[in-house]
Amino acid sequence: MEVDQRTMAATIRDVARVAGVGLGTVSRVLNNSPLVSAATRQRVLSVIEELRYSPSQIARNFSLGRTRTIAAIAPFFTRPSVVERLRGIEATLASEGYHLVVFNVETVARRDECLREVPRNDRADGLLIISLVPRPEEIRAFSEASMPVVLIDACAGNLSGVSIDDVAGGELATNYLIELGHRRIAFVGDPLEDPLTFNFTSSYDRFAGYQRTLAAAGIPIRPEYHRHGLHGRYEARVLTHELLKLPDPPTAIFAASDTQAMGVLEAARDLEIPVPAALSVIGFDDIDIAEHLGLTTVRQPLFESGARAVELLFMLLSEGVSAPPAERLAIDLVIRTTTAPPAA
Amino acid sequence: MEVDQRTMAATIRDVARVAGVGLGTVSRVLNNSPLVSAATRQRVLSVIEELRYSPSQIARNFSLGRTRTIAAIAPFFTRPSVVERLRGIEATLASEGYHLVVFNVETVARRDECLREVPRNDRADGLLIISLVPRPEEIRAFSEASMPVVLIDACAGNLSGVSIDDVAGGELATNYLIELGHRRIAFVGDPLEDPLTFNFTSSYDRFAGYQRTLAAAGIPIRPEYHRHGLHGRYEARVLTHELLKLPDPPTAIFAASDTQAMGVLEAARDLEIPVPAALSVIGFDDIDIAEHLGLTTVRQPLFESGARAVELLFMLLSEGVSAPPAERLAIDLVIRTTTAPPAA
DNA sequence: TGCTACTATGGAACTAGTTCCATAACTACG
DNA sequence: CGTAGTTATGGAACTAGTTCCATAGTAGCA
Repeated sequence: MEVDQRTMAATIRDVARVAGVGLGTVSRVLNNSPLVSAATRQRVLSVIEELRYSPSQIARNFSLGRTRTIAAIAPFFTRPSVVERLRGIEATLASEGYHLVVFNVETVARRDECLREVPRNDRADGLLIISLVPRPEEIRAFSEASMPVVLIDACAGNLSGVSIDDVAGGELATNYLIELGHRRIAFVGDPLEDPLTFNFTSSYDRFAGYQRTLAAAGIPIRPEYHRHGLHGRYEARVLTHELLKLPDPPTAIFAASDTQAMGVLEAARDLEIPVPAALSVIGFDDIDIAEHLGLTTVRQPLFESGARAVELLFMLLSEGVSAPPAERLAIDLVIRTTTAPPAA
Repeated sequence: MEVDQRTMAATIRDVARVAGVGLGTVSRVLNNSPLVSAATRQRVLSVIEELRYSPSQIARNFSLGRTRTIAAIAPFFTRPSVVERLRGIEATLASEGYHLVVFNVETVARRDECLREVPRNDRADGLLIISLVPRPEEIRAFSEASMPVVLIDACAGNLSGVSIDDVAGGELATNYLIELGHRRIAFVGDPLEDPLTFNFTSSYDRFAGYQRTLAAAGIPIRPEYHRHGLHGRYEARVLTHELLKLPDPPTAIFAASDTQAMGVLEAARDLEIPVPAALSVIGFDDIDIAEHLGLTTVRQPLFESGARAVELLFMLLSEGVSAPPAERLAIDLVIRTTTAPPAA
């Protein structure tokens, strides 16, 4: 019986048998070991061709205990900023022959499920977490499962991570508005209690930067100028309506993200308030459409954050390379056409 | 030696030994087989707890020959329409406990590489291909590797797929402009030779619908009104500049996608041509920001296309269910504020 | 009481690779 | 010409699950 069943894919043993060599020799050929003579190598290669043999990746993963796959947990996959980070991740992983498994988180329950299940599944060699802050017990579980983790747009414990200084970003935006001459500056951002549920922190930190800058400039804090709602264009639009109908409405609004800034612009349009003549608007992130909209914003390197996080993860994966500490990427102000000095 | 080394994770054999049962019994407990007595099940479960045992997914995949993972190949991951489809895919896969591996294609070389390598890697149980048309030899390779495939936004051979009627979409958009009274209607879309390289077809088909509708209305085809360039805002902007500087410029422009429609709007803004007073603009897809922009467009169900494709793939994966044929989802016209009758 | 049928259990064989040890064959050198 | 060293090779053992066959135990029933 030297004929294979043709319904089954050939295995390394079939190749060895047909080529008249041992198992190990075929494995050595496949792995480019120098310990194979040229003649034997050639024979094995031609049998591989003949049998249309293709090694089972799944058996290989099992045998090696590695998957060459990285998992990424991302909230709201659809947010342009998250997509751009994922693009950076995918590009860098692909260049190293790694695969990317994506987990989209849109509810708190799913957040918890992903952070619990993904590391204990040994289906990925490493884990990237975008914009979510793991809790101490979750961090403990990562190390118990010895799952290398790198955070993006977040910091926690002594986990490796790539982020920006959101407080400084809030300061940068607010300072610019103050420099333009604004004193009535409002803020539209995510819910303050978010850190307790999803555990996002960026909007929170940007708000802190905003408040700190106002205080430093001697501008009184006006709680009625602080509006927090679910991250989204529509919610920001509603909040902005409230702001603009105040007896003493703001002359400038700092939105915690470009998406929210779009909602602010919509509200201004609804109320026929000209931007920037009667209202300045500044966003955060510099997502792709910000340019189309002419939106002034604080740019952060999104693609690079993903790419760099993968590099850090590869360091963690290579034996002997010590854990790189949390890194901060640079931010800068992009001035476009939604900001101007306040009307006299 | 009844103590484990504590550096190694417990295996099913450790659990069996400590619980004083056989291998098969532990496996049965893990798989909820009814063929285990309540007492034995309890004992095994408590040992699992005690040893903090977690089954190796990778060994499980190997043993079962299934991975509970689906691969998706998508061009330009960053395009909002693709992201929305991926979201539909992920949501539906996650609800069935499947994982999603994403391959982003931004060059022709990578397109070919992905379509060649992904099906032969047995690392996914099925494959979804977005907006790319596989070549006949690629389709043959899928069936040789017996890899179930479902296409999204594409048709090829007798592969299962979810798409829309792009020709009808082109007709819908063009007809609406004609009904408004336009006769000088231009088109901005992807390169015509695209099908030979990347093998996209939607822009091509939408263009065909546009031409057919003009012909049916007795409006002469004017080749100088047809502009094709790489998919992107900037390219569409440049092409539109050319159109608007023609001696006899169009009064309406049909863009093959919302992204390109944004470029058209930018060009009109550059040249201070009011929209829709002096120029009507219609897009395609109805991506998220189309609403913010007030863009009139042809809506296609993006999220649903991903979700439905996963359902078709699950049919292919379940033995005995015959391959569902290519499906067409409904499209409709969304009228907003970038279209109006032409100026008298 | 003996036969049948069914439940519960143990464990060998299997999945398809890699790794490593034993060994054969050949070369180099005293 | 024998011996040490190197190269090439074969194949058992290993990775951690699932599957299935054999078998022990037990209940039901004539």
